[in-house]
Amino acid sequence: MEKFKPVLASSTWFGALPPYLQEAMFDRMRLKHLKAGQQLHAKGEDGVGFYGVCEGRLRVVTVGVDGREMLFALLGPGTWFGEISMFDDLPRTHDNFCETNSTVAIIQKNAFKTLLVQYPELYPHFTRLLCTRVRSAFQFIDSSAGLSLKHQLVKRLLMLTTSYGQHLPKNNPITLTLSQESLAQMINSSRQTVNQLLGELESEGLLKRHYGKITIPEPDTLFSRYQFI
Amino acid sequence: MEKFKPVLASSTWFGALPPYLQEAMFDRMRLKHLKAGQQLHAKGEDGVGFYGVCEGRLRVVTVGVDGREMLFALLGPGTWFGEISMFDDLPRTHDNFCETNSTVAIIQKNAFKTLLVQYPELYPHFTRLLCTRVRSAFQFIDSSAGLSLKHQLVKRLLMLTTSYGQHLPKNNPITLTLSQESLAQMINSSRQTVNQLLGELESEGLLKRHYGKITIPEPDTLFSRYQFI
DNA sequence: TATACACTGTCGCATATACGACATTGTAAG
DNA sequence: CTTACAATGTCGTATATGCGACAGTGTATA
Repeated sequence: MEKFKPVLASSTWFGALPPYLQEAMFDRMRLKHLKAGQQLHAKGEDGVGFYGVCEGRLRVVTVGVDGREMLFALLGPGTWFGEISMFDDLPRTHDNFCETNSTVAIIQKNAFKTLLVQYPELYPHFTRLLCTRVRSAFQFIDSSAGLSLKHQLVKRLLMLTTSYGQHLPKNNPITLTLSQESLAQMINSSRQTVNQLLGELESEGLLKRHYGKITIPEPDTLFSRYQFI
Repeated sequence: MEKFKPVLASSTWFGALPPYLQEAMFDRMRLKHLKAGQQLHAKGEDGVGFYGVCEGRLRVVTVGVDGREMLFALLGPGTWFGEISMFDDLPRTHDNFCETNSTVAIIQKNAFKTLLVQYPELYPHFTRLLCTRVRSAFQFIDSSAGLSLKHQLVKRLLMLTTSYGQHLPKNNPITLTLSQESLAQMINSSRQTVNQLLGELESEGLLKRHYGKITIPEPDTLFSRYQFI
């Protein structure tokens, strides 16, 4: 457990908690190890806890009525999630799978509730977390609505650069590890079209395609080129 | 003010507050009258308050990078909104215009913050409200992703029937007052296509088109026909 | 090294949908 | 009643995108 504390605290949200609250939460965590492909929870299930990613990567997925999977988010180390069902006692909103072998820290629902009773000063921190959820959902909506696929793609790439390289110096080259297939699922498009669009962006000199990876030499350039118009 | 209390309390969220907290909030509200077309707030502005709709109708709108307006939500009497910026002190997420002459109740930001200090037991209620925001945003994403336009359209119609006729007996006929143009903006489509799709639904006997209105005789039938597949 | 497999690059066709154009119909105001 | 205007109904055309197909390429494993 001890070795994951720095990772868990690297989250902007968790890092803003005063140390004694961080410790209070650490005290109530258990570790859970998961194999690649294993499901952490399913849409519609009762939520059993609040999670933090220690290592590995999780896929948050929605299955549409037509059976197609849509990739909603990729959760890397330092990401906290699962608080919605803790507060409203309603079922989970998404399916959640491990992309790789992973370790998560979990605070069980009971422990979570007693923690809030014991430390009501946690509330403002959780409203803060919920606000970031709402805002990122809104951003997601903005970027998937009324934009050309190419713009959606660029927006998604930029979202990925910021959520991964959390503490990166500005405008440094960044390499994203994900397949074109995954990217396509994120913007509800097809692999072929994504490949096509990445090709255009590559010939504009804005990125490079590799096997299972994409390199963006200057994120800011990509940003300024496509944020407007 | 007194005459709007029942409307404001008809909200599922507000109605769940214990009476003394409802009164505490009423005590801190001012009324604001707005003309049709007037803007209540703009995306990017600092949030000055938390609002409840007393009468009229407001349009929550996003302007995409291409300049197209997307209609995000229609807020009718009894709807509360604007709490996000109260909790995270970040700018408003959307533009907000009056569709008709309207009256809103407003709790100014300062009053809102002191209210929370005075009554910290409000926090669980606001986390509940924030959770509904997140969930409806997720639902919005689900319904605009990977579905055919026809399915998106039906989903949106069903969302409108539930958010308007809040306390309606189940499966009663309902008439929605909005133009095909507005509907089109909600699903990022064109008026012509929406007209076409509504025509198909009409010939399936699931609804009737009128001038500026749509009548759904049996919402449940529409639901069961299009929720799956 | 050999083999299997996942990912990528690219073609062509089918289809959904945006959009301009124009006629028609409902509604409000003088 | 008349006029203006907003909303609807319906064409045809252009375009974006999904998707099957298949070859090429990188990576892991025996």
